[in-house]
Amino acid sequence: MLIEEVAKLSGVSRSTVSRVINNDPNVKESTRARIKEVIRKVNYRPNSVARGLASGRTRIIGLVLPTAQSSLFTDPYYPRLIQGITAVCNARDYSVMLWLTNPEQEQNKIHQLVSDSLLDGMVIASYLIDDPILEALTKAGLPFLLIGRHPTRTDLSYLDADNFQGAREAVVHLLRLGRCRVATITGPNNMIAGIDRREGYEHAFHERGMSPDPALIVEGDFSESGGYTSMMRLIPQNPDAVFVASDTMAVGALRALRESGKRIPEDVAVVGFDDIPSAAHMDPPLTTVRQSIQGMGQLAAETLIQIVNEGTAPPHRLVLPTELVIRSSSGLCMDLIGQ
Amino acid sequence: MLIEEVAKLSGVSRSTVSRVINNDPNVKESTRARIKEVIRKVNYRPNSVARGLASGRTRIIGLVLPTAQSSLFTDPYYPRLIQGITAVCNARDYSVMLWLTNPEQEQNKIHQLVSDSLLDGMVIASYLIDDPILEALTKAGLPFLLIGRHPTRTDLSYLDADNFQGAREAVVHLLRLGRCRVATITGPNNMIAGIDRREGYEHAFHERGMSPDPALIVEGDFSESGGYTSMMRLIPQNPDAVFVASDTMAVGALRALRESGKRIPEDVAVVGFDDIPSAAHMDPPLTTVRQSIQGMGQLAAETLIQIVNEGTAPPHRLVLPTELVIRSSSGLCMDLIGQ
DNA sequence: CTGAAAGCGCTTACAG
DNA sequence: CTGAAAGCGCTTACAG
Repeated sequence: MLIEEVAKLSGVSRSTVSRVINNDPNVKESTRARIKEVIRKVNYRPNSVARGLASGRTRIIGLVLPTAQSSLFTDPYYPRLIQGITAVCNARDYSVMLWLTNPEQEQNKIHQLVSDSLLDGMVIASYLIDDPILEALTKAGLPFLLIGRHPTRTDLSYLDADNFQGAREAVVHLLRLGRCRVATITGPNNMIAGIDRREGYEHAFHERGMSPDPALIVEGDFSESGGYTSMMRLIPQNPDAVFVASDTMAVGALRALRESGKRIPEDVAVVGFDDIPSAAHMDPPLTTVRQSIQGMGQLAAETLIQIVNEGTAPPHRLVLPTELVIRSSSGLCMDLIGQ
Repeated sequence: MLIEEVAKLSGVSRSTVSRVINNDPNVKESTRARIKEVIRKVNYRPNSVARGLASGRTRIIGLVLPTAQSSLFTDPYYPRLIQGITAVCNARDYSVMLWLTNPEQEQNKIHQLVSDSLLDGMVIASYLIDDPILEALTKAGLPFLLIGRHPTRTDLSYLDADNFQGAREAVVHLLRLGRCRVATITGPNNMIAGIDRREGYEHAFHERGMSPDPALIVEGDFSESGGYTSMMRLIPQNPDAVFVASDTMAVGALRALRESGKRIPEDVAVVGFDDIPSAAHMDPPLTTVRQSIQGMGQLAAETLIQIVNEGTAPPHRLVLPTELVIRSSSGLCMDLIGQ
């Protein structure tokens, strides 16, 4: 079924049908109603490819995730993010194109992607700070939104959780409980979430006029097995607490602690980050910093769609708050729970 | 940069440039080389929307996943499937459009999707047996491939793991070990993987002239918490083994058993399905039926692309083998390990 | 408020 | 082997 046939059935030109489809206000109400009725009756759907070519807008947004991230397969982070983004996009009649990039092909594939005008905009999640894709996107002039602030480029739009404050609160919590060898398993040092959470950790010490022991800081990779390995490296340093920069890594860290015969929280208190669904069911239930990943995904889609449509000048910057959720892995602490 | 300009720079018509882009053999080699050089030099990328409109093929395939599935967020199944599919698609210059459907919008959204000619084909994963999307797709004439065989519709193409044999072997293993109250936590009864694995379970009994106690069969939903709940319902029936239809549910089942003071495998032997990465790290390491989900994703993409391009007549049917991986959750059994 | 016409950037018979 | 021309199915100034 073509727009031409709908026009014929409605007794108008295809221009007018097009106007109705695109909600152009310049159509007489009775005409609009008649055309809408015909469209409904014949179940007409405009060809989105033709619309894309004619209008220059495809109503498709790209979502780029890094395959390199080993956590891609173990962390519920990604499914939730995707869920948030697609929910909003579907509601607004946008489609989501998924790109898992791996470093080798990135150069080539991404350039192509960006310049073949298939996309109206992109969301870039879990990018590395020096990722070449940022350069390519900037050059291409395609609207895009980062999930995770960029540390140096002030011209880019982003959406982020307040990783610094979230981490800081987690570590303040541990220090207040009287832990004095608080270790951390960080995220990757080339991801902003890794850096910001580490700095929040350090800041919590500085506030009390202390400095963390460098031997208590170990880099992780946001994966479960990475959490295990890092915890194993940390145990000889005798930490009495550990702030793990993601719940998925905390799963591995708990496993390492159990295997080493450590009691949690008596010997080592543990705090994670994310509040993934299983956090409440871990053994023991995990104290963690909650962020709404699905909410981030939704807001990312809304913001990008707004940028695409209204062309509001970048940069856009949004930082979402986090919340410390206290469970038993950090030790009982009634007065804090009561807060 | 337009094809017209490339043509001018190459001293040919845009028809010839188009032929080179599309690998049409009817171009003189020297001409082809010259044009390719120009394309490279000016970094020309054809507009994929225009190509889509002109050729009738968009090189986009859709991947539909059910949001309804509560396991969507807890099961590494989906990321791996996506990874397999996108890897092949990227390599072949196809893009992947992701659709998380939820039942309400499905009717509307999917019809639109299917009929707006944005897609060359679709992969439908984790569908429900009576899913209305199947009807819509069939009517629309869009090529599609199911992940998971359909029990009654013999006209549809699918790719599946050998769920029946995998489950059968798992249960035979438990029965051979001398377990006599072997329970099962099944998948949803409206998903073919749930049904086939349950039938494999039952068949293992029938082979030995036995029948399973109906009280030992509990339906699960492929989620971690579903595994927990189902195991809690099973424990009063005093099973001495349980075949859990997915590793993710097995995580919940193990938790339930631990909380109930059951020793694994002494009191209750456990076998899962999937062999997700964490299976080897569970406490105790999980005996499970391995399937290559990523491999399924790859083969799905390859098969669909082949169908789209070569128009080979459906139905296409592919069943991939599974492999029993014996670890300690089912009890030590040297002679079987040696097999 | 509406229509005729041009145009979006390609592909592909058709003719030579 | 190559080019001129028609066409893919829409949108959108432009004119009225």
